[in-house]
Amino acid sequence: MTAPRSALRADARRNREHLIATAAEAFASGQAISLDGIAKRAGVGSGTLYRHFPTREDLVEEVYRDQIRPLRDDARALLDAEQPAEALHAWMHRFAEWAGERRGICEALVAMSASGRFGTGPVCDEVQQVLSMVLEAGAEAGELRDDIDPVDVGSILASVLAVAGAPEQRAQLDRMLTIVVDGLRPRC
Amino acid sequence: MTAPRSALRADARRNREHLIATAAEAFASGQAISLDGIAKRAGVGSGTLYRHFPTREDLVEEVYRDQIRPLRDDARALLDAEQPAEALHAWMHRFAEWAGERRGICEALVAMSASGRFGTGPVCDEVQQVLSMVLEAGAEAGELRDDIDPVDVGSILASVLAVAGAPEQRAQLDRMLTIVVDGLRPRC
DNA sequence: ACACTAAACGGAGACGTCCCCGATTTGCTT
DNA sequence: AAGCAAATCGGGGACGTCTCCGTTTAGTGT
Repeated sequence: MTAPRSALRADARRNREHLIATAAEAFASGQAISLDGIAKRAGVGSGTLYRHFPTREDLVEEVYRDQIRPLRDDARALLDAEQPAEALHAWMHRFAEWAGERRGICEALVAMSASGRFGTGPVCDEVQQVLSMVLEAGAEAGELRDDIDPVDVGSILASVLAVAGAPEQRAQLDRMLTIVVDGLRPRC
Repeated sequence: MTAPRSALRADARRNREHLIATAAEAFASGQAISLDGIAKRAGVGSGTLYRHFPTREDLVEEVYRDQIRPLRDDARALLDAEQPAEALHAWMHRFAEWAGERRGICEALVAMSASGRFGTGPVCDEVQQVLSMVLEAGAEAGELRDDIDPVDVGSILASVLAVAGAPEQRAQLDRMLTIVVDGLRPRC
């Protein structure tokens, strides 16, 4: 009955998932690791890796696809507990912390922004949706402008993190995020 | 009498300057060019290049050391002609244009910010000084906050340019810079 | 069960970046 | 003019990215 089979052959799917798992482990270890190294660890050729994930960002996004889910719940909780602008600020900090523990994610977001692909890919997309939600709440409350593109905010967030994402730059990052959030408020 | 020797041997100085000139030419051509390629073009070994400029940023900063001077005059002119906040916004656009024509400068500024060296090196330093001047004028006029660290603003500027510095992203960059400048105004 | 085809694999290799080292050259100093 | 320390030369090598193409394999029809 020609089942509704997946577009991927079984071995391809297996390799793909094994690559993601291996990459997740490698990234989590904190060590810098080459893509070829990940392929080797996963026991596949580098050609296989690049066929599944043409760019480094594609792989990174897949690795963190599941891990980012909780951040959306965080956003909802923050919106319930605080004023929207403050919730946005707090969520950005959460995201900074989340990203700080995950090698490569900021660089990937920056690369996607720079090539106009922000919002493509699981992580980007989630971030964009969260920002949309919070910005909208802020606009309704009159605390944030209503003419802001979430993509712009996401791009700024990613770029600022790329520059000051290290734990020892927390204070600087805090000041920079304050500037950004204040810039989203309506002019008086 | 152990003469007041220059720190550099004459041939070393010559090579250094020749490398800068060659790099300036190569960068100006718009082509992507490898550091090894620059060394080859300059007719020196790559070892010589790396001895003079341990990192790519060191070379980039030297190449643009003279070219950035006019931007300071621009800042003064803008301050004379407009309100400080508007002058800041306009100057950032000038800088974006300036940087857009010069390969590698944004990446270098980002790298220096990320490693806490913003303000080191000729270009960084000039940017920081200009920002100081404009921020101070804005604070006096009451148009900008008086508690802003120029390094933070420079870092944001560099990071935003790294993400949206391409000519075809002008519109997005414009929106992002507006957010940043607005974030520097006092809360009402 | 078997053969066939398209999909997927794998790893060698081209290319670029950057570092390093030992032999050689340069140009001060006397 | 000779000695000597500083600096150069230039290529080899380690590492990373990414592509190409001959070979293998899964899944289909018979």
